Amino acid sequence: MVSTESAAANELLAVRAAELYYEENKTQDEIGAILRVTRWKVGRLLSQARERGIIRIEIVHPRARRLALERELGARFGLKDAIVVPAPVDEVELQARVAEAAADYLVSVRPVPRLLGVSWGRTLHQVAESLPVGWSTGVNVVQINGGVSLSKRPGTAASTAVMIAQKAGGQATLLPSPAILERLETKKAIESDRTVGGVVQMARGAAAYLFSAGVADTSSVHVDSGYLTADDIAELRERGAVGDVIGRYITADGTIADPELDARTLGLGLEELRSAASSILVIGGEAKHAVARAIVTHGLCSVIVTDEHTARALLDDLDGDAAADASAGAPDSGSSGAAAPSGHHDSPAEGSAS
Amino acid sequence: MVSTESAAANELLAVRAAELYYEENKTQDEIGAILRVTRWKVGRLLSQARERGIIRIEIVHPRARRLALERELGARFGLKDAIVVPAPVDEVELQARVAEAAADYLVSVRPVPRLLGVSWGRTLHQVAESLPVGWSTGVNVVQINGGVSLSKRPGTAASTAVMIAQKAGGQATLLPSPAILERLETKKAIESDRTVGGVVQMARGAAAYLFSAGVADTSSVHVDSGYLTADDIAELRERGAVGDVIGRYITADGTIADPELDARTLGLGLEELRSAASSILVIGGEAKHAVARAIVTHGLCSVIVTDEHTARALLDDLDGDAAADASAGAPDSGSSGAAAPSGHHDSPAEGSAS
DNA sequence: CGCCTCTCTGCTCATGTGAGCAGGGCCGCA
DNA sequence: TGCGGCCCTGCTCACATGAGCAGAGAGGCG
Repeated sequence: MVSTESAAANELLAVRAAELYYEENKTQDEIGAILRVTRWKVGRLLSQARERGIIRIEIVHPRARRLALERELGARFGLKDAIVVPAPVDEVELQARVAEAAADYLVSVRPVPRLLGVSWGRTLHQVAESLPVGWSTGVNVVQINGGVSLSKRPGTAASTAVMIAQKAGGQATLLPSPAILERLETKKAIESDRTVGGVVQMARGAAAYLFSAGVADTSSVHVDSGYLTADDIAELRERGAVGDVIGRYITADGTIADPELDARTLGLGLEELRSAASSILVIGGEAKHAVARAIVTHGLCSVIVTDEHTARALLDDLDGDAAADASAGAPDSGSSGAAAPSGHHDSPAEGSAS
Repeated sequence: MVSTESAAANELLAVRAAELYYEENKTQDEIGAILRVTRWKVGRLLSQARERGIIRIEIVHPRARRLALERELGARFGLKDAIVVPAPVDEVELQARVAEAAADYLVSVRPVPRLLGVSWGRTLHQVAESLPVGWSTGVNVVQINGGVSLSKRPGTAASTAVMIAQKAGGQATLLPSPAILERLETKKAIESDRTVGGVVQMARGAAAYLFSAGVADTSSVHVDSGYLTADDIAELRERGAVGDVIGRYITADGTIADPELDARTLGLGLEELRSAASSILVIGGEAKHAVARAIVTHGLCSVIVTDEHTARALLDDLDGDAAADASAGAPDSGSSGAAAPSGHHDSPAEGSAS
C-alpha cells in the first residue's frame, strides 16, 4: 500500500518534472528546487517519464522518417538500406512523400552509380519529378524494361528515364520495345535486334536499379497502356499473382506467376534484380502491401523506400508468417500449373491498337 | 534563390538531426559525424527545429498541466495562481480532471489555511472526493453559502464540507439555512439567528475560500434543489445573468443580476470573496466559459483551477476584449437599472415549496 | 570596384547532465 | 531481535551541451 502510494506520488512528480523541463525549459537543478528533490532525482524522474511514455516526442515534418522501422526492416529482411516515411492520411500525399524520399535517397547514395537502371510507372515518374536539377553529375540512365511508346500521356516510360538522366546531366538510354510482346517469336526477334539487345545488355551492367512495383489489378499501368486486359489480370490473379516487378508478375512466394506471359515480357529478369548490388524498390500504399511483401521476403530488392504503414505490415508477424507459410507451399503448384494454359494473349494487343 | 535553397536544405538537416537526437538517442557529436556538419551546427539545427515547431514534445498524462496557459492567465488577470489541466474530449472526464487538480492544489497550498470556506455543488463535491484522506492536518471548514438540506441526494451541500474537513482531520461548520429564502424578512430573521449569523461571521474569517460557479440555466443545482424555477432562470437570463457564484447570480460585467433576489440569498457576499486573500475558483467545461469570464475579469477569484479550453477562451482576445469593453460600459447601467424593478420573486418561492 | 554590414561558421569555456558507486533505510525471514 | 538482501538516495566524475565571441564569406550600396 505504501509502495503504491509512493509510486503514484513519484509518477506525479515525474509529470511535474517533465512539464518544467520540456515546457518551461528549466534545468534539472531548478526543478529540484521547485519540487524539493535533488537534481539527481529529477534526472531519474525524467528517465522514468520517458521510459513510461509520459513524454511523447514527435517530429512533425513532411520529410521526417521512421528510423526505428528502417532499422527493423533492414535487420529482418537483410536489406542494405531502408527508408520509411510517416504516412499522411491522404493516399496521394503518401505517394508524393515516398517518391520524395526515394529522390532524397538517390541523391545521397554513395558511391554514385555511374549507370542507373530504371523501370517506369507512376511511382517512378514521381521520383523523377522529385529529383532536383543537378542531383548528381554524369549519371547515365538505362531503362530496364520495355514500354516506351504505348501510353501517350506524358510522364510515363521514356520521359521518366530521360528526366532522371537530364537532371543529373547524363544520358538516357531507352529500351525501344513494348513491355510485353503478343507472341513469343516477336519478343525473341526484337530482343535479338542489336538496338534492343544492346540496351538490355547495358542494363545488366548498371550499378544500381531503381524500380517500383504494380498491383495485379485493373488499375495497373499495364492495363492502362494496353499490354494486358482485365481478363489477363483476372487470369494472373487466379494464378496467385500479387503484382508486377519491372513488368514481371509474381506470386506471394516470389516466383513468376505465368511463365508463358513472362517469356513474352521484355527486359531485365528477376534474377538480375536479385543479384544486383543495389536494387532500390520504391513502393507505398495499402494496395501494394502484398507485392511489397513478395519482393522483400524473396530478396528481390536490397533497398526499400516506403511508408510506415507498409513497413509495419511487412514487419507484422501475423501476416508475415502467414504469407511466408503460404509461399512455402505454393511454388510447386504455381510453376507446374503456369506452363499448361497459354496463347491467350491476343486481346491485350488489340486493346492497345484501338 | 540560393538562400531559399539552403534554407530548405537546413530544414531537412534539422529534421534528420532531430530524428537522430530524439528518436535514436545519439549525441550531437555523432549526429555531426553522420550529417557531416560540426556538432555546434547540430546544436543550432536542433534549436531551430524546436523553435520552428518541427519537434513536438507532449506530456501525455491525466495529471499533466498547461503551465504556459497558467502563466498567461495569472498575468492577464492578476491572479495569485492558476491551474490549467489538458482537456480530454469527454466532458465528464474533464470535470473529474479539474476537480482532481483542485484537490492537488489544495493539498499543496502554503501556508495551510487554518479555516477554509467552501461553497457546494457538483464540482466542489468532486473536489472533496478527490482529496486524499489526511490531505492536511487540522484544517477546519466552514460553509460559506446556504443550502444544506433541500437536496436529498448524497454528495451535496453538507457532505461536501464535512468530507473536506474529515479528510483533513478538522471540524466542519455548516450553514444551516436554505441558499435562497422566499421572503426577505425570513432571510433577515434567519440571518440574525446566532447559529446562522455566527457561521457567516466565522466564514468571513476564513483564510481561503474554495468555490465553484453555476450556469444560469435549468441544469443549475438551484433548480434541482428547488430554490429557483425555470421561470426564475429565464428572468435572470433576461437580466443578463451568466451564472451564480456562491449562490449569487451575476452578469457578464460582474455585478449582481437581480439585487432583490440577491438580498434573499444567504451567505458570504461577492465583496468578501473579492477582498479575500485566497479565493479559489474551480470551474471547467464549455458551458461555464461565460461565468468563468465574469468571475476572473472582475477579480472575484485570486486562484483559478480550470481546463485548457476554458483557459484559452478566457485569454482569447476577441471574446476577452469584447467582454471587457462590455463590462467597462455596463456597471453603471447594471447597478442603476437593477435597483428599479423588484418584488417579482414570489414565484421562485412557490416553486421551491411545491 | 571597394567598402560595409550582416549572417553564418567554428571555436573556448562554463554549465548541465547521465553513468556508476557507496551508504542507509526498509523489508522479509529466522 | 538480528541478519541478509533489496531498493532508493545522494554523491563523484566524465561527458555532452549551450552561451558567447572572433573571423570569414556573401550581398548591398555608394
